Amino acid sequence: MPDIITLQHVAEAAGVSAKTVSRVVNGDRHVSATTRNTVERAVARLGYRPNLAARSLVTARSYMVAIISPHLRGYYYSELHAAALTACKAQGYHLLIEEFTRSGKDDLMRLEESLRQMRLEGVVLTPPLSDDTALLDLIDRLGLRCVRIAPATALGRTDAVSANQEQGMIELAEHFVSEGHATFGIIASPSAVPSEYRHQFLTAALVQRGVDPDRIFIEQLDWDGPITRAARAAAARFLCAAPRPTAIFAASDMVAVPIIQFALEQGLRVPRDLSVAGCDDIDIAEAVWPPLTTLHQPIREIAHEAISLLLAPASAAKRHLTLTMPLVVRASTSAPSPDNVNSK
Amino acid sequence: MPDIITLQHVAEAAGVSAKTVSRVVNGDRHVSATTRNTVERAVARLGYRPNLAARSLVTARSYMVAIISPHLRGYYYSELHAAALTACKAQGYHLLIEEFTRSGKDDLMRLEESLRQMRLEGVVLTPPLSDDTALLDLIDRLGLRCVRIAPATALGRTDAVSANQEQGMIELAEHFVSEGHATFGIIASPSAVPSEYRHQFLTAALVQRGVDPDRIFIEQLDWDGPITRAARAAAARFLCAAPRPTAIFAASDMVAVPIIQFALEQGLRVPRDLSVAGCDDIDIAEAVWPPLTTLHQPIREIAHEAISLLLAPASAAKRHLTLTMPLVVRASTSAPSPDNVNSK
DNA sequence: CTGTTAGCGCTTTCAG
DNA sequence: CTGAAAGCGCTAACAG
Repeated sequence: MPDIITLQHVAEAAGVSAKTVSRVVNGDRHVSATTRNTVERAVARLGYRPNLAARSLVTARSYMVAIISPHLRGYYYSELHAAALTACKAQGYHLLIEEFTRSGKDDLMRLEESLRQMRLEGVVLTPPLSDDTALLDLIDRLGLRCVRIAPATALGRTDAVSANQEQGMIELAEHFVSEGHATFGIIASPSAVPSEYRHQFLTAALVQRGVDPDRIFIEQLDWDGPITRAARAAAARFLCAAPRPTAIFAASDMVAVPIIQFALEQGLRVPRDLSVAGCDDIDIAEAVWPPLTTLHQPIREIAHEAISLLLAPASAAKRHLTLTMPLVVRASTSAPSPDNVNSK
Repeated sequence: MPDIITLQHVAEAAGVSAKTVSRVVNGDRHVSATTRNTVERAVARLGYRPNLAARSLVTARSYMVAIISPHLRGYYYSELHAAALTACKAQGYHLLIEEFTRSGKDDLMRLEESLRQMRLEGVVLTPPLSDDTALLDLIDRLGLRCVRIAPATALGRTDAVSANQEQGMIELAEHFVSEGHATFGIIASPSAVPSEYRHQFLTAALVQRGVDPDRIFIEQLDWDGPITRAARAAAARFLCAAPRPTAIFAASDMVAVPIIQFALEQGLRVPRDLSVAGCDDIDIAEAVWPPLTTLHQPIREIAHEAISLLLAPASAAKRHLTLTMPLVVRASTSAPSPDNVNSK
């Protein structure tokens, strides 16, 4: 038995032509049941597997798509990649995971090289790459299909999938206001995944529910150092504000956790003296103390829908799918204690 | 300009044969400097990129390797995959990430199909798959090169890379003992990543340093539910023990975090009343409160070395690389408070 | 319903 | 140092 079994071998074993074997293997219906049976048995007996390279060469199809992200690590991206991988496999596709950081001029060229070599059939872009115009141009130039996750600009340019940040922020605002909070700290995280508009949505939702805009403090996260330190610094600034916020929205869980830590160190009780809500619902959110109230990102669903859109027949009209972000209330938020409400 | 640029087009543009272009592209040195120059310019001008499928077809090489893991999600695996991806890219290889869970009979067959289709050049196995005999047999049968991460059995069968669990546990034991702890709780996590021997190493190291074996309590983690609940249950059992442990080793950070949470809820001070150490050094370890003392898993280095071993020329003698696990002392461990040391 | 012919883009002989 | 011919394993087009 030869080391590598080709269509030819199967054809000989089954006493038919190579093309017929090809038909059977590819599920072409124009084959008689008996022939199909013979061939299938030969395939099974010989352990034949089609050579993807050969098939790809002649069909000019690769059965590969890529997902391009600025990072490979971190909860958000690794969940996204894992889910995309699963979705691709289910459809018989392979997924290439590409890292793309905009540091030098030739990054784009290297990416182009990689994309063209693989003869990809489509790409998924993750935020904030979804809004990288040069990248979108490249993809257009290569004639690649594209689905963007959480794009903020040029919404009609490609198919897209987003979580509904605005709805999430409204839910959170309702939660805070109904608990009786009146003074807020919001961390705005410009380059955060996946949206820079969260704090605007939240502010708007809060004001719309009667919160005094002067009692909403916004702090920018300093991305130049470790995120833990940046979060603590922002928390420190909130705690100096007058009146002091009784509720903080932290832009992400990775920011919420060190904020809570900092508050606890300062002798504050969480949530009694300070409620803190995060965003993402990462795996650790329910393991920390107190468990985090947070907005759940439907990451797996997002990835799944993105791949479905990518592999489904294109439609002339661009599709944009929006998924809700459920609020998961745990123990890091509650009504403020009376002393705080009255304070100052 | 044709949509797809082939060697032929470049050859015509440069006025040479296709083979010469091939030589230049592949860095063959038997080409005159002038010819090489002409060709390179034509390549650049036309934006030529070799077609991997064609190349793969004729060379029977795919420039692809796979990493096979039981999960796609979770810190340990996603870090491993990300690092492996980076290492592969640096060497001009592509990485296929495969999920393999042993649930049904035909899982192995499906994996075989996937591996054979892709004409892989090698695979990396992650724990506990590194000890799956049937999987190893399949890989042998397919004639695939293989590097295992943290194997526990059949050590001479393939190349391998491990973190030095024993050295790590010794460091931790020294830390605990030198802080003055005398009573310990150890969580044994049989199916945990990446080693079931940790608790044995730690117990041995502790005893060797004079700890009374009767004062080492070992609890099994119940994997049937959410890990948070299992961890809390184990912690509860420790807190009932007499004498009560003043130091707990938690098998992983994901277990350590809810244990600390539970202890805090019970009114214990951490680390004064109870020191807790984890293992892995996941990203959240320094963001929680108190920051976690933990053994750092050199995941990136492990992945990097595994890929290097896989792509380096095979050697007749199997190689096994062992990387140290540095102890990262943070604030979740300290000397026990006097009341606890004396208690019972 | 089935087989033949041709060729995808590249690299490997083996000659010049 | 360079080129011509052959073919990797598969499928598209056309016959039959």
